[in-house]
Amino acid sequence: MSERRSGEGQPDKTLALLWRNHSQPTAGDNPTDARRRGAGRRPSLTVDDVVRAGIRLADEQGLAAASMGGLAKELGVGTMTLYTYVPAKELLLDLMVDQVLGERELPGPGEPRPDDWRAQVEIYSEQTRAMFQRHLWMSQVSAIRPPVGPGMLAAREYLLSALLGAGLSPRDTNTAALAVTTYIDSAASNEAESRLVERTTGQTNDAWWYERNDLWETYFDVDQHPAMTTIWNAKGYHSNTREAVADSYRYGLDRLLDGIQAMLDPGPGQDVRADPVQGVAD
Amino acid sequence: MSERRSGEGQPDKTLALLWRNHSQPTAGDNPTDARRRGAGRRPSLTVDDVVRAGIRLADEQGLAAASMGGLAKELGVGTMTLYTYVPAKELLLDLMVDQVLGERELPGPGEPRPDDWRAQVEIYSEQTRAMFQRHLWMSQVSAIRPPVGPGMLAAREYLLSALLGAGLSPRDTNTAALAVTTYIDSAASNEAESRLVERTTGQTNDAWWYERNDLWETYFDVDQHPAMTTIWNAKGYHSNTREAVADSYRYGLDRLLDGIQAMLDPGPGQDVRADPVQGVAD
DNA sequence: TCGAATTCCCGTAGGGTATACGAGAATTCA
DNA sequence: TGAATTCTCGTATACCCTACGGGAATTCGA
Repeated sequence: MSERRSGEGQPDKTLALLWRNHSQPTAGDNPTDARRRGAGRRPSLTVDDVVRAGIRLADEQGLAAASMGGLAKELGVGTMTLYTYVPAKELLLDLMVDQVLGERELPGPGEPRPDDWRAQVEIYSEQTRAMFQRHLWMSQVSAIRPPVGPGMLAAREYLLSALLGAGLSPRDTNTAALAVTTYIDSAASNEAESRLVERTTGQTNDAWWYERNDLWETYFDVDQHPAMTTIWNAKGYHSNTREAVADSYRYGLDRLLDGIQAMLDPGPGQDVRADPVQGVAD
Repeated sequence: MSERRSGEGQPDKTLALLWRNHSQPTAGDNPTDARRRGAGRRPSLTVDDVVRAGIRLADEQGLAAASMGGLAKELGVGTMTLYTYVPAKELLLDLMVDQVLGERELPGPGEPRPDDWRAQVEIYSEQTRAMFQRHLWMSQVSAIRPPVGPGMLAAREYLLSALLGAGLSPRDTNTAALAVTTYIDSAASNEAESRLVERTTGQTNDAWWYERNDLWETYFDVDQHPAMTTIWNAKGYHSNTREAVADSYRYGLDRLLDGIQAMLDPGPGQDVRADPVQGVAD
C-alpha cells in the first residue's frame, strides 16, 4: 500500500555514499573507497563513474534515458551490475543531484565575496539558474527531502551566510533563506522545465500558444475576463514567452529583496506601514 | 526519439474537452455533449464521470493509482473503454487539473471582493494553498503548459484584476502576476508535496531528519558551515519542519507584496534606492 | 421489419520500467 | 591449492500506456 521508496530505510548507507569524497579522518576505513585491499574480484567501475554517466546521459537524452538499463548499456556492463555500486535507482538520483548542486561556484567561508548582501544573493540566483540550464532534467526531480550531501549543504550555507551578514536575526535568516530559495529554485526550475518541454516536444512555447488560437475565437468570453482583455488591448503581454518568464523572474526577485531590505533599514522617518493581512489563515 | 506526449497534436479536440461544459451558443452542435441523438450504442459513462473518478482515486490513493487500468476497474469497465471518452491519459490529466484549478472560490468580475489589493492576493494565496492540500497529487503535475481551460483562465483573470486594480500598468501587471503566481503556486505545491511524501512513506519530515543524525556527528564540518552553526547555536532553527515551511511562506509572500507596494507608493521623502545588481545575466 | 450505419466496448499484444534471486567468474589469502 | 570474498549479470515478475481490430448495441432508412 504505502509504496516506500527503495533507497529509504538505510540512511547510513545513503550518507556514506553522498559524502564518499569527503572522508573524515576519524572514520578510519571508508568502505566506499574505489580501491581496497583484500580478497574478491576487482570492481570495473567506481561510484563516480556511474554518477557521471548518469548525469551525462540525462543531460543529453533526458532523465528517462538515465534508466538502469540504459545506463548499464552506456557503461558496457549488465544492468544488475550497477546494483553493486548503488543500492537503488532512487539513491543514484540523489547522488546525481548532489553532484550537480555542488557544481555551483559559490564562495565558501573565508573566500572573497561582494560586500553587498544583495549582490551575494544575486550570485546564488545566477549560479542556480545556470545550473538548471546546464541540467534541464533537474527540473523534473523533486526538491522535497533533497540529498543531504556536501553540495546541498554548501549552497544552503552560502545563502544563510549572505542573509546573516545582511543583519537579519538568526531566526529570520532561516525563515528568509527558505523563502528566497523557494522563489529562486522554483523559478529557475520552471524556466528549465519550460525549455525542456520545448526540446522534447520539438515545439516552441510560442508555437504551442499559436496552436491554441481557437481558444480566443471560439471559447474565450470577454465579459468574464475583463482584466485579461484590458491587458491585451494595451499590448501588455509579451510577444515572446521566454522574455516574459525572464522579466517576471527579475521583477519578483527584485521585489522580494526590496521587501527584505525594508525590514533591515530603520527607514528615515518612514510611516509605520499597516499590518499585512494575517487573518485568512485556516 | 522525441517522445511526444500523446495528447498533443490535437489542440482542437483538447480545447473542446476542456470547455465541454461551457458550450458557446454559436458553436451549434457540441459533439461532446453527454446525450446525443442519432444512431449508435449508448455510452455508459460521461467524460465528467471519468474525470471525477480520476480525481477521487488520485486524492485517496495517489496519482499512480489513477492509471488507466485502475481507473477502469474503479468504474467497472474495460481499460480500453476509457479511450472512447478521452483520447489519451495525458489529456485526462489535463481535464483533472483544470477541474481542480477551477474549484478555487475566487470572486469573478462584478462579484464583491475586498477593496485592498493585498487582501485580494491573500484570497488567491489561501484558496490555492487549500486546493493543493485537498489534492496533494497536484504537486506532482507539471505547471508548464497547463491546461488552457476555464478553471485555469478564471484564476489567472482574478490575479490580474487584483494587480491591475492596485494601480500597476498593464505591462507591469502581467509581469508581477507571473512573479506572484510563481511564488504562491510553487510554495503551495512544495507544501503539499511535503505532506504527500509524509503520507506515502509513512514517515514524518522530522523523523526523516532524525534518521540522519549521523550527518552532524560524522560528516558535518563546522569550519565549512559557520552560518549554519551560528544559527544552530542561537536556536534559530524551527523545531518543527511544517512550522518552518509555513513561517517562510508567510514571510516571503509578505516581503514580495511589500516590494510591489513600494513600487506603487510615491514614498514620503524616501531615499532613492540604489539600483539592484543587474549585470550578472548571461 | 430488416439490413446498414454508427457508436461504444474491450481482449490481446508489444514495448517500456525497477529490482529480487541466484549461479558463475575473478581475485586474494591461508 | 582450496576457501573465502566480491563483483558480474541472465532471468523472471509485476507494473505502465495504447494500437489494433472484432464484437455488441442502438437507431435510421426503406
